[in-house]
Amino acid sequence: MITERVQRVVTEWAAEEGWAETPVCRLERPAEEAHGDYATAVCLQMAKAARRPPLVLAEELRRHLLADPEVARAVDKLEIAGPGFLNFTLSRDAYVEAMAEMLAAGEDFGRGPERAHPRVNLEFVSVNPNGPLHVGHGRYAAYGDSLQRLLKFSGMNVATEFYINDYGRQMDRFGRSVAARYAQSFGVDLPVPNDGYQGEYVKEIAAGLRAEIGDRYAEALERAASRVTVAGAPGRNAGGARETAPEEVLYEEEEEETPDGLAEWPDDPAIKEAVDFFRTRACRVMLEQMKSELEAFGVVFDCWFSETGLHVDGRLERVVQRLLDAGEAYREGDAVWLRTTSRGDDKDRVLIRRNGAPTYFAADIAYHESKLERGFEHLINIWGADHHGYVARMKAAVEILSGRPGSLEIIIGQLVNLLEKGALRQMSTRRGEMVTLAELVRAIGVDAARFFLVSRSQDQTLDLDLDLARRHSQDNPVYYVQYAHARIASIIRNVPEGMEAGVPVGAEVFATPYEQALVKRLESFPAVVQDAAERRAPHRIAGYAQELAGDFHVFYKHCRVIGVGPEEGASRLALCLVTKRVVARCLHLLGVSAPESM
RNA sequence: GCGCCUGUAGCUCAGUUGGAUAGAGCGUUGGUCUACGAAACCAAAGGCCGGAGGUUCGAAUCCUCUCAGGCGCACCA
Repeated sequence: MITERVQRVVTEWAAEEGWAETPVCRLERPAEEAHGDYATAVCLQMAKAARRPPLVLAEELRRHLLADPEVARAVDKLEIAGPGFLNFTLSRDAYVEAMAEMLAAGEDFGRGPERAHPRVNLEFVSVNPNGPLHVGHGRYAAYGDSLQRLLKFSGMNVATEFYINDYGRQMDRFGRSVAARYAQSFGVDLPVPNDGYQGEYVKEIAAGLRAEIGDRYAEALERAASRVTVAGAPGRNAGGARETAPEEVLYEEEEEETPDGLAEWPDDPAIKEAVDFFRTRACRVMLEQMKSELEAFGVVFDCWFSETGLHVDGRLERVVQRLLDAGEAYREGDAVWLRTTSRGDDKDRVLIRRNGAPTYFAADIAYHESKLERGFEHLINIWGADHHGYVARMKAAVEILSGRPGSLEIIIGQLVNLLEKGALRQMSTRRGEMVTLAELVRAIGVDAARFFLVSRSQDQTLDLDLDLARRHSQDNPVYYVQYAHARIASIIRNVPEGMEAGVPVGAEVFATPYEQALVKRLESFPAVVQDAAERRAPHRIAGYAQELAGDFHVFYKHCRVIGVGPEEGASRLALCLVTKRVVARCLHLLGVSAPESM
């Protein structure tokens, strides 16, 4: 196509002139119609290095371009404008050729060349399985999944992964919360811990487990209840299963005295067993729920990786030993530290605490070691903005493990704020304050939800007002795009026998600006894909899809496909076919359906 | 205090490896269905791109300062 051809001419010219650097010649769509179909500022950009005025360069480049037979054929006018722009006006041949190419490319139009290496691992969502997914998680699910689809379509070799944070204090709190609700269902006065999980779903899980095991742990927990020290803390209601006011829960307190949060429950083997049971089983329940919710949301992971496994199978110990042996880690003050400062971190980080317990960081290192051992050469993690303080140490750690800088890429996504009657509120699983992903999907559907969540740059914090979203769901731009697809499908259904798509050369082919605009938009699709993939920016696909749909709707308004001359009809049908494919592709990349009718 | 992200139309947001007169959707006002789907199209109104300096042919985009909001700066996860 013309863009590549122009670049080749510029490259040859640069070689001829003996310039050290080959200028990159980008053809842009000028805002102003009078500036032609494409424009480039390359002469302005290289004027300084070439030490010649831009207008002189433009004159020369123009001559070189017109001397190239392919460019000459594709261009009707090639004008020098302003301080040194080159403006291209395409010939009819250029449209015909571009269209023929796109039509021939079929379903694969826009797909990048397949690359087996590097093997890429993309990790996202990765939450504690101790509560339902809320829309914040949904945002990362939508973003991560679309990114995965986009990277694959651009040619990369990608596998996706969900790291299950099923180990540690949060999970113990969760287990005790479920145990407490279970006990309460027997009338036992065992309160949900101060720092436990208050959401309604905890009761439901407890009820589910009770249905399965009956009163197996009721007695042990009753014993626990009788020995729990109450100390006037909030959240302890006599009379069992009553809701605790979330805002009274003070989870900042007592962090010092009871660092593992478990001390307020007596140390009794039977109680411990009960808590273990509830933790493990509740975790499994949540995990299954997440899996099916994500699947319903169109998000499927290649691998679910359990943190607990790292502790159980000894990998964690091994990697710490390995780091010690390599001299990357050291002991100091009864703790084991990783020398992350050697790779740009602010300070060294603890792997094994003074009390012998490994940090979350150590487990994460073991996890990333596993990724590397499984043959992934490039690791991408998507994290929420609340974890960005963790980036430097993790990058340092992976660099130490792999011996290669840059092998871990971390994408920070901004958070989702919950908006209620104009008031802002941070979501919290522990307090049970959230809009769940399932609620959002129920309110506006998967297509609108995914489009909404992925249309914004991941760098942008997102305010979500569920009422507003529900009220405006009919205005969701996703329908604008889908409508274009359905409209084309309808045209195709009406195509009479014997009429076929094709790109004949003739005076009436691509004669209107509406057709030309559509061809140009379609032609840019491969570049949009590559650009969006490189920038990890699936929202650009959403933007492109809306522009493309817009071009199509305008075209539709002005140009009939059926019932016109044979050449006009064939070329317009071709335009419809390719547009339909590209719209469908965009929607698919966003995890949104492309309906034949709606 | 230090670091990261963000400030663009009334609202929600695109556009940021420097390009010509800054865009879209929603909302507002007014128009368009006797041929393929009006979930559409057309037109109007709406902006000191947070502010101030700087870099240069040219800045929403790059640099410095500044104001405002969000998020971080653990032997928590």
